[in-house]
Amino acid sequence: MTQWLNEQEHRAWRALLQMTAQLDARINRDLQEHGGLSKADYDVLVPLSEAPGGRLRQYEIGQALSWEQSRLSHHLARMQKRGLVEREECGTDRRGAFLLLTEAGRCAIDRAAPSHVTSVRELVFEGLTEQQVQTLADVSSQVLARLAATDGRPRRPRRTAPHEESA
Amino acid sequence: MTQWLNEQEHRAWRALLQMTAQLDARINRDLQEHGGLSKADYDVLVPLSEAPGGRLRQYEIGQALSWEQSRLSHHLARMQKRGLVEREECGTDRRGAFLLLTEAGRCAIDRAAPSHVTSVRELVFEGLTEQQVQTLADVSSQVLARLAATDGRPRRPRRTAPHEESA
DNA sequence: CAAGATTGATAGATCAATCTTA
DNA sequence: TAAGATTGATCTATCAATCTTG
Repeated sequence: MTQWLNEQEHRAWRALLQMTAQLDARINRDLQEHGGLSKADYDVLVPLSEAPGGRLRQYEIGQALSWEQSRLSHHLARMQKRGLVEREECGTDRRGAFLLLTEAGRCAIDRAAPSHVTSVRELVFEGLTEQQVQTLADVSSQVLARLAATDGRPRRPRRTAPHEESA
Repeated sequence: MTQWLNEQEHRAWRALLQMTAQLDARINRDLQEHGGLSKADYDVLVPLSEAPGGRLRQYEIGQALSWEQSRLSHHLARMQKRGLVEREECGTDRRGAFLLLTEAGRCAIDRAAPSHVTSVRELVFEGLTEQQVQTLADVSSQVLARLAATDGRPRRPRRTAPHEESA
């Protein structure tokens, strides 16, 4: 028999889900309006702009963002077409590829960052106590640890077609 | 000039983003494997299964989930094709439509809910103190309030094509 | 074989435009 | 006109399969 969430946990869970969904939507909209970037674009550009020479191996970005390879590959192809990044062959490991920040990409992230950070500060952190911020960090780290601990858990093989099962 | 996040805020923000992204992915995977539902399907089925007669106006679900009409409409069309819900005309307001839970839909949510709730409890709430849970709820509510307060904010008209701007 | 990465198909999300009725 | 809802186009995410090289 299932142990359900208690009243307090249920409220907290609903509020957290609502908050993250609406916050994500707002952040995406703000970034789009202020610089023509999606949150995903921004997430790619940040580590790239912080890397020496604006150059990173693709898999490093993938790991940093917890993205699948395929998602990363498709997304970078779109960003490349828009001129935000470039790809370059890797000399030491010829399977791999470097990702390069272009001038336009540097421009875009520099222009988007200030209003993004301001928005996050005003929406999220401005009203919080240090205690609350610390709890946010602690709880998130705890949950991340549990996710990691149960990651390679027994995955039953999928017996149905992708994106549509009925039983 | 921009006021950036301090060290603690930055850590908390990164952790929160990572946590919600990975948690969402895990929840989606679990629901898919245990019952062939996506989180979006689940979110639609929950209020519907709690409504008297398994019948709700579409816009009520849309408001509860903060979904756009178009997203809801597309998603319900897919769920209807899979036999999880049905649509019915509304007598008193002939613009509108009722959404009905089918037997298969009831079945799916009843089967998915226990393992979903167990998963959420184990991943999120089991290690948290009452204090921490309360802080989660408080912070989420606060942020939601600020999102609502700045919702109708000045939106500059979009001067570029959808999904691709470069300046 | 495993790791880094790409591709094609399909499901899902977003925007703009439209339709009908209050 | 505005509210409830639908549609088509386009962008994004996910899965499975593939390719190349360590």
